[in-house]
Amino acid sequence: MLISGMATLVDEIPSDTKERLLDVAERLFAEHGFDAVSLRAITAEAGANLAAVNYHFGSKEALIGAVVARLVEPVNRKRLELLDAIKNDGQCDVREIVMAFLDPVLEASARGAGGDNRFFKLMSRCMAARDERVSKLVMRQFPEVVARFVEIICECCPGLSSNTAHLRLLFMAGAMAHSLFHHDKLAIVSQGRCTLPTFEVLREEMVIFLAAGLAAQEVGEYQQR
Amino acid sequence: MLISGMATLVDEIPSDTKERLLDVAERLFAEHGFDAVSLRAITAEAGANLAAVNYHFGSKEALIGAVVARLVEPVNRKRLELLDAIKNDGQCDVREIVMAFLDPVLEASARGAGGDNRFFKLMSRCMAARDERVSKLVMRQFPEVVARFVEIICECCPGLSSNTAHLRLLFMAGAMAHSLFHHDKLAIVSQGRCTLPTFEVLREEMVIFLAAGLAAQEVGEYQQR
DNA sequence: GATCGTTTAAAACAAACGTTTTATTCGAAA
DNA sequence: TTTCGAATAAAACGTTTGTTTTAAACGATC
Repeated sequence: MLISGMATLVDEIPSDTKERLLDVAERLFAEHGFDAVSLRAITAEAGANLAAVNYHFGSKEALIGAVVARLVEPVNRKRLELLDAIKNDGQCDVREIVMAFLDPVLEASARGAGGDNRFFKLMSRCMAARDERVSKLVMRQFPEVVARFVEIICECCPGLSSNTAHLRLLFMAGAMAHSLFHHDKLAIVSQGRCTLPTFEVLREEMVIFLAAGLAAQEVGEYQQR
Repeated sequence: MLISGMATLVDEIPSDTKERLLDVAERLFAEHGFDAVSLRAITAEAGANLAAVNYHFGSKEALIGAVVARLVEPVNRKRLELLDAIKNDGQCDVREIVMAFLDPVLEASARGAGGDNRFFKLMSRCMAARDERVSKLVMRQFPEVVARFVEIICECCPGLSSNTAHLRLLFMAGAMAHSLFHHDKLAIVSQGRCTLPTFEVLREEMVIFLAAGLAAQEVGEYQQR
């Protein structure tokens, strides 16, 4: 039997079943949510036995953690790389900040099975998960990204306080997550009056909107702190 | 026994138990999600019997629908009222559009048990619900609001296409929902480097950010359609 | 070729869920 | 007082869930 303490060892031994479980779980979790997807559904679709999840990961929650980590880590790494590239340029364009935050997500989603935006879907589901340990787990992967983006936002937008930069980063993340998650529902709420955007259009419109928001001028009390 | 066809009749007969169930369910659903809250938890906290939910509402899903309708309807009505007030003014300030969308939510949340932002929490949970009927149910309450806001956004921002106005409304809703849902998590991801904003600060910062985004200038292909 | 650790397979477990059924209580109308 | 329908109470039902247990198959090492 395998205990959790051996997780680091197991990671070094690739298992086809393990990867298939991760792939299927990632897709099903993003699309239907953690609670809606049973281990039976995952193992059946992955062609594995029901007990395989508990054998390879220890528990359903641990599987969730593995799925999230595998998806978030490369995205956040790429974000920081893009941020470094901006710094080396010397110039400072707000649009580039927005793209540095957004593009790695779009790239990761496109790499998966066809633009289903698993990243933000999984992020949203994590943040709203019934088990707080899941949300804690994902939030532990963001401090560095947050700090770096706040830093560059403050550099790029003179006069902006750190507090306000944090909030605007929150607004930006929310706008992205929500619109990439629910943009297909525009057809219903607009009653067909809105042309459904392609991902390129959605990206371009987002950059324009968010860059303007990030760079907005203000004079408020909160700003002074 | 009570069948669903008698629902309209029952609505006219106020029942303390029924209202208590709605109150408790609204709070618990918003805080923990639909799946995480059992009927046993709701009825226990409401001081009612387990069977009371199925007796008064027919099913758990019907209870969810009742909770959502009771919360969304007055908010959307207030939004349209504020929009009418703007129109009568004759002037057109983007900030007022943002506030017309946001303030009724804050007001409703404040009216409840202390600024827990049930509205956007419940909205988010509905849009991501495992049962599609729940998301369909809530989206059926938004076409009028969407149409009216798109209309006034187009009036207020000359040169903006209907398509882009729809998208910017989506961005705005996402930024609001996300930040009102998760603003308390800023303490963790910022590692204490961010002063947690009060609701008034959050509101003011949101208005500045979103007004700038809504009014942003652009020249894109999507714009021409 | 036997052996041992790793992996898969199949079955069973206990717990929690939404729902239904059956009894009981209560209050107003006849 | 009697009666009848609405409301509450209590118990049970059938499913589904994550997890555990037990058994079998596989694969490299000695």
